[in-house]
Amino acid sequence: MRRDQEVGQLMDIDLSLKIDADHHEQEGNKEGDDQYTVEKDDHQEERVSSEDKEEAGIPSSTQREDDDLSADFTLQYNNSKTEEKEMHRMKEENKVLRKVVEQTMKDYYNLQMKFAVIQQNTQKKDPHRMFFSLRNSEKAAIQEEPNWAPKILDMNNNQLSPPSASQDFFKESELGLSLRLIPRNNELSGITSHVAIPPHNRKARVSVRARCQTATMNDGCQWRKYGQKIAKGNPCPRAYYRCTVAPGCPVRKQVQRCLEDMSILITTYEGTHNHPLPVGATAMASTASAAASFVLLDTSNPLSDGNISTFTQSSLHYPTASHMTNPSPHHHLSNFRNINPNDPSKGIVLDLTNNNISCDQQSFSMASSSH
DNA sequence: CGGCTTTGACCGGCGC
DNA sequence: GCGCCGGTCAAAGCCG
Repeated sequence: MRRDQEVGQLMDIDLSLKIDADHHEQEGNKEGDDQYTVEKDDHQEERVSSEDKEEAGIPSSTQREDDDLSADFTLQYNNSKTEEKEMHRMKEENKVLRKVVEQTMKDYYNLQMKFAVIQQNTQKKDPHRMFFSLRNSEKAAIQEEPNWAPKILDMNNNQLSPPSASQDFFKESELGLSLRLIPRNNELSGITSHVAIPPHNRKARVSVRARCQTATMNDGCQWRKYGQKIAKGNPCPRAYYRCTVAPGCPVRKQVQRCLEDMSILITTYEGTHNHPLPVGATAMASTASAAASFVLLDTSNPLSDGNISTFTQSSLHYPTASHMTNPSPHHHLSNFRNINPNDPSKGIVLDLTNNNISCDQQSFSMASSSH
């Protein structure tokens, strides 16, 4: 029992050290190993002392006492063996836990890095766009980190190479939910999301691309079709829907097949619901809101309203709701105004297949919408 | 009969 | 000013 407590303490120490700093890990291991060795030495010492007794010719009281003593020593020896095994098992468990924590830390740092890269790249390309950005404190931390510059360059070359996490970053996360870069040509296997966060008095807009055989995605809301047009540049007709869940709800959506891939359905949502979302839509919305919750609006941007709730409620509700009931796991979100939704070469890919969220390096881009 | 889809007409923004 | 284009309206038809 006491030994179990000691082991528990060791594991706690190891984990906390791992979180605080990597270079403490070896010390923690060393400490654990030392403890392990000491205990083994104690057992050996015990055995040696009993053998010494026999070699020293200490007279045994009776044969039965010898048998009892022998059995006692055997029991103690077996107990120590069991404890050694238990110790070993816990050490292995500790290693696994350390790996999980390490992976989490790597993912966190990579996310920070990626969004810093995204912000820098997109601001250079189009100064009129707003982009997701890290909080000011996080940006400051990134700017203070000298290794950020080369990371950004590597990102531009599609070669993410932070000091220690780059390769693991591309692997599937053991935690199930991870962000990883995927090649552009795989983009259609995921969700591309461009979320428009309009300034005041403008409607939020977001579009979703999804592999879908049906005419429209089932996104948990009720829609009424009020028009259809053939837009220039795409022979596929564009359908216009209005939300009918509640009277007077201003939300509308446009549905159109992607020109490059007819199996992809592009759904663009606009406006904010004036009613609670249906159960299915709400549950799914929370999933994607969580996926995007690590980004915040840059309040220093004059085009931003600085209100995170605008982002989560008016923008992500709709694409996420669609994930709930759509049989296809592949969705794309793209900004409708500033980015051609038919262009699959742009945008973040959130791949919800296999419980992973993946994104390509093109970023969540938030553009001011003219509506 | 109510709700929904279809479809041609209409309107406003934008570029030339 | 004119034409193009995207978006919306509304009448007609369909369907359960």
